[in-house]
Amino acid sequence: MEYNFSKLEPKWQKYWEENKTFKTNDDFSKPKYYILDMFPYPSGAGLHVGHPEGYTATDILSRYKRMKGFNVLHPMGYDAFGLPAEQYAIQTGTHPATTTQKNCDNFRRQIKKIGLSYDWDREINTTDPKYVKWTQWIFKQLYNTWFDKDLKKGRPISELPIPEDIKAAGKKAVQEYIGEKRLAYYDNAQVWWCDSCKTVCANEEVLTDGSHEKCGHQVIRKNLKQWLLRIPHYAERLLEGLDDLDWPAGVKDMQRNWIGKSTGAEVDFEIDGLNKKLKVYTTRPDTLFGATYMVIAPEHELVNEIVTGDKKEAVENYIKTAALKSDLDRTDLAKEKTGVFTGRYAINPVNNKHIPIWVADYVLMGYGTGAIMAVPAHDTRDFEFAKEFNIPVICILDPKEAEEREAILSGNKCWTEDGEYINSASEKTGLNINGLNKSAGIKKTVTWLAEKGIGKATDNYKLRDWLFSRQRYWGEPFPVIHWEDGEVTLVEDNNLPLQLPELEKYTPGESGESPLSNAEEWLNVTDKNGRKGRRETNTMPQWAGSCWYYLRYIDPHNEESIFDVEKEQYWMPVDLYVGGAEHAVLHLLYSRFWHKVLYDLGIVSTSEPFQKLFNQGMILAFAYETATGAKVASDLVEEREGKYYHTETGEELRQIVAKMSKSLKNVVNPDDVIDKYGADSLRLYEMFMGPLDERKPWAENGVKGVYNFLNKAYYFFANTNNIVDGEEDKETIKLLHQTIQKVEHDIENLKFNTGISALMVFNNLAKKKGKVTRQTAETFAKILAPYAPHLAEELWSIYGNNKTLAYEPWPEVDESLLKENTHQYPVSFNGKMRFKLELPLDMPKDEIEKTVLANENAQKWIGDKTVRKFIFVPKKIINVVVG
RNA sequence: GCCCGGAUGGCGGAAUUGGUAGACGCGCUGGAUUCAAAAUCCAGUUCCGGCAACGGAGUGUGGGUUCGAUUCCCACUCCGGGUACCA
Repeated sequence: MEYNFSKLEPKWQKYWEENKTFKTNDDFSKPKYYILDMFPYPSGAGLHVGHPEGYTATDILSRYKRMKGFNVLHPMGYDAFGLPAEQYAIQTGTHPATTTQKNCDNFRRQIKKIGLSYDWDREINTTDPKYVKWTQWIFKQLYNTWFDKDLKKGRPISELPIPEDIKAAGKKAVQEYIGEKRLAYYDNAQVWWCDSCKTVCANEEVLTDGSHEKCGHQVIRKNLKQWLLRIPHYAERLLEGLDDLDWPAGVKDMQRNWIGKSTGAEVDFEIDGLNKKLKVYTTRPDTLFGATYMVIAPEHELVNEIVTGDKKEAVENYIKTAALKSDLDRTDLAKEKTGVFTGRYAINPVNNKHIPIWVADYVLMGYGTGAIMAVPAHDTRDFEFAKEFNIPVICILDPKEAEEREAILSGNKCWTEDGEYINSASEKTGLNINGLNKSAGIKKTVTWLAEKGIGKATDNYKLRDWLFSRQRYWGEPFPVIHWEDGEVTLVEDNNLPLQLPELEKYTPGESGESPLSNAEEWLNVTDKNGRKGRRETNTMPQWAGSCWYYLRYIDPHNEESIFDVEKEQYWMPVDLYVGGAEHAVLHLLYSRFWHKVLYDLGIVSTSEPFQKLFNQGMILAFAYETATGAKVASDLVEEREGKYYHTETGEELRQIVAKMSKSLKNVVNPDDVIDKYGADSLRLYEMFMGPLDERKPWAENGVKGVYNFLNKAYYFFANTNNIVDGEEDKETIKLLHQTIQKVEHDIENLKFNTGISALMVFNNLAKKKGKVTRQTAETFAKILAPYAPHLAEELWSIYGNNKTLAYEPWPEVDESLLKENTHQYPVSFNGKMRFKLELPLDMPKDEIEKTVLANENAQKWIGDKTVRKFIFVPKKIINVVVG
């Protein structure tokens, strides 16, 4: 009776498929549970061992919830637009759809081999025209929505009030006005361009080192006409919404940081000799008295007016140089501060002092107002700049006990912490905040500014408009036509989806033309009046399809609408969403934004899409490096007595943990693992490796470990000679119920590693006992089922059941069996455990004390010392303090 | 720099609200089985000393609170992730 997984597993996979065991019905009478995986990009390389990690976790929970009586929605699909298929098309001429189809088929085959309980009738694919139709439809909703700042919500563009003066200016002005309000708009934008991918990319896709997230090449700035989405309108809503979500704190933090809210004030400065005001944004209006100069960004619109005659040349040169610099150079912190004086002065409103206006590239046009007031005494950047250019430094916060107080007070050192205000009063203007603390100082100054009409409290966000178009072929076409008279119209709903044209060549243009501009026939359109137009040639980014896929699973075949209203109300929100942390600010922020727009429009019923989020940790691999840190491919490493050596040079190597990579030859393919050990072993090992949310290295010996467990479990539980009738042994039934409880608790908390350990412990005991009752065996099969479903189904059928155990009720824990009458107490002396003593749980404390102190073992530890204290914690510990 | 996370045997990792550190698995050691090996089974396995009983040390480092700290507090080191002239 051998554990023949290679026969047993396909048998049950076939059974599940033929019986549609995991087909989800929209039975609204049952409690629902929507459990979602981040769907994969079907790459040509096939599944990586990282995929089954999250997928197994959600599968265990799905199977468990079904047994608990829930109606479970657990679907799978493919995020199939993307560059690799297109690049392959450029090289070989194969249509990306063909490559994509092939890869999806391979992914499906691999996923099915793991025995995951998806409802395959709900499979979706973002490249499917039936899906694209609704992605384009959502784009149209975004285009036709404006954000009402008073109501703090998106509203249909038809409800946008048009000011009278705009109306009076004519149709074109009205169209322009509306265009400025739409959540999706087409305009010139300073964008990130990847010269390797020949496409633009979003801020979120540019890594810290200025490289493109997809390919690693440095991105550059370009000015191109692009589609953008006004996600900053939703900044506050996206921020507030985080509070009620059951998400990892780290991901919430990352989103908060990315949104980057800061609270401060806008202040208008008069410009000496110019009838204009210079508006700055500051988080510290209370430090106005310390403002000794101002800085405007080189791109600031007032630069040319501010600069005085004799400084014109110097300023122009500086602006030119700044424009040539790459953004990476400009934002390099190590760089020395540069800047030029404009020759003009602003008037500090709190004390009427004239302060010089400088142009410097450390002030960015994209944040705040592109102009700052500089307070060198209390801002390190301003201090650096002031020292470089000999600008006065006025200390306005007394550092009190600080070591270098004198240096700070005299303006020779920067002080960025709090203190009491000094030098912060002016008889001319009547403002005095001396002696106040920070919050009072801010409050008083802002009130004063507001009363004078020269400033007001404002919030600022780092979040920028989302660049939403790409110069690629393999993406959703925008349902947009640009007409020769300048009008822009959208493709009618009944003409959606707007499908991609067939192309001979997929190569993008050198300077940012999409490959679609080659599709003459598709491109040019004429309306019924003979007016000519061109279709939009950009396509949507890959994020578009993944922004809303969780909604389509609810009703994937609906051709009439995006989904059925009742079904959406039943299934949403997603109860648990599992995936990698790399999407913390990309997909997860974009999705939330779209969802909130759809919510405002009354299309979805929840304000947030994903109630609970869980990030699985990355699966790494052991790798080897020489003493100098050079990496060595795994096939050149041999192990001798626990040490590692280079097979060619004989050099001793160090074992490290690193990402799996082709070059290190340590990539693990799930297919190989399944062939060798079976799907249940793969599932079990990935869950047994360690906590789901931590990164951990793959070790094949670990797979052998769980394989041994399954082998032993099969050997014992599949042997009907070991399964008897009658009453269960006391120790066995007690452990069984402890195990049910532990496994249940651990599944609910996604702590699968310890749940598996509990199953192993029970298996070890059963084997030792040699016999269990049929009821025990069936219970064991049930609690094993979420983890190792193939083996569990096999055992279940061996016990004579002729239908799947997928919907068998989860075993109830019999609390009475878990009750203890005695407890084995560890007895400690001065905190050090010395011996154990079994005592009744109902024994009163004083009697326990007597019993313990009278104990022979205890006497040895007390000796001639005095018992100072006796600590007794019921069901925990006894500690005797002697001395 | 700032924000988050982590550090426990030879290895992956366990340890409800502070209460027996090292569950479970791997590896290793010894034994059984075998002509032999693999597989399997049994026993042992934190380190140091000891045949053992047992004793001492021990959860990155240094300090603190406590009868008692892997767990709480303070200061640091190292590793991972995010982010950065954001005013």
